[in-house]
Amino acid sequence: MGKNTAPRSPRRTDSLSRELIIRSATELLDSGGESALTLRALTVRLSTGYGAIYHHVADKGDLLAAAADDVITRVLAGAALDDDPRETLRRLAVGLFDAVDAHPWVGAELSRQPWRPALLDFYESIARLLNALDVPERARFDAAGTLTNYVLGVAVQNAANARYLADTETDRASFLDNAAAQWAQVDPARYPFVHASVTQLREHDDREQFLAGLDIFLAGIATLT
Amino acid sequence: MGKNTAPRSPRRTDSLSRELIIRSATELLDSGGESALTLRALTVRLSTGYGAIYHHVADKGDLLAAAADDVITRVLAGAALDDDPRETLRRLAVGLFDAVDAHPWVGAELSRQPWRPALLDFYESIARLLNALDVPERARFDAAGTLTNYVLGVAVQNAANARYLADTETDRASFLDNAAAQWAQVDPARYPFVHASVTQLREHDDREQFLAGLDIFLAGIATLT
DNA sequence: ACCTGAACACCGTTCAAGT
DNA sequence: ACCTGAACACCGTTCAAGT
Repeated sequence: MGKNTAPRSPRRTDSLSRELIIRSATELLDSGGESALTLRALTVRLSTGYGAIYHHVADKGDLLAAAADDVITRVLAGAALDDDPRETLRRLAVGLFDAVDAHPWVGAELSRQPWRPALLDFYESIARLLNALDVPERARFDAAGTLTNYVLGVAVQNAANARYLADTETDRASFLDNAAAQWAQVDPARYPFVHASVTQLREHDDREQFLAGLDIFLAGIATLT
Repeated sequence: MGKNTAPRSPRRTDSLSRELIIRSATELLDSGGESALTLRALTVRLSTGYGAIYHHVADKGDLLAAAADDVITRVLAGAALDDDPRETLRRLAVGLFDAVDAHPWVGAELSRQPWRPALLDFYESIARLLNALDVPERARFDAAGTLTNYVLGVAVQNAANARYLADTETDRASFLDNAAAQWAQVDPARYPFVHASVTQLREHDDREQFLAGLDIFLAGIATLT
């Protein structure tokens, strides 16, 4: 009964919980991508059995969704505010973009289930900022929906690129060189515009193009008054 | 040696080919969704062995990509033209949207590999139409990229919804009712805009909102001149 | 060259049995 | 109530062997 008579084993002594499982899953996903999250790997990491995990979590889909919710909630809670609603909106959008870029598996999960409760805050913020930008009420639903769709859609696609790059272990520069080389090879007579875009393709920055697109949408929304 | 002495067996007599395999895969995907495409199911349908398939196709990813390319190529080839570039652009965009809606697995594949050669024609058309709309050359790359991202992004997300609805066997109406009920339950003080959007959420049409977003984008583009 | 299909190395999930 | 881990029903992929 005396405390510390035996040396503490390095093994985790606190009991299993849903939170702990989700945190471990997130760590596996962040370090090794989607394929790193297997139930087997989880049991090893948590030194437990399959049933213990299934006791706290419905199935693998539940686990992935909960992990993605966590990431999204965290990034939205930390989004910086600004006096200028336009600037706040840009920061919010780029915050989500960066988070999905840093955790590409979140992008895959978002494309599996585009509407998660964690995104309610995002939609609410967008709508509020559009209101501050004097978007008339009649147009707000479509404008907020479109903006949300744009941000999520591009973030998800960008994450797909990030996953692809991580999988093939090629860096972004050579990937773009490769793509540009392919674009350069197409028939200039049939694809004049593709051909003309080769240089920009090689030099462009996805994040900046994302922001450029956001500005186009905001300019379009400004005409809705 | 006489012809037709024995009755033709119902079994396929022509030899296996990559095209035939891809066509069969597409049929499996269209009728049963992504989970219906297994190598096992393919061998049964083609009454052949695993090795025969792997002789014509690198792996399952290759197969999925080729099947998706086929669908995209087909829809782009059949896209209707119009004298008005704005109208042509809308038809092109909605054509891709509808195709991905009809074949949701194409959406999943697009979100796995956002840039496929089959989309070169799409990008080229977009860029040409933006040129016809007097978008200055300097802005064209970002504008065409953003538009492509928007169309693909929303189509992919919409396909995710379609897959979700198909999986859970709930219809769209009750799905939206359910979502609207959830939105209605959120704290109106904390989420005033979400709360105010409940009715529109229940009544909105994804395809029309997609087009509304497209028009917002086009209005934004017009300010770039 | 093209095909066969048993075998392999994985998955996610279940469940009788333990504490 | 919570956990264990062998067992099950699947996957995609390989490969020695056939024609």
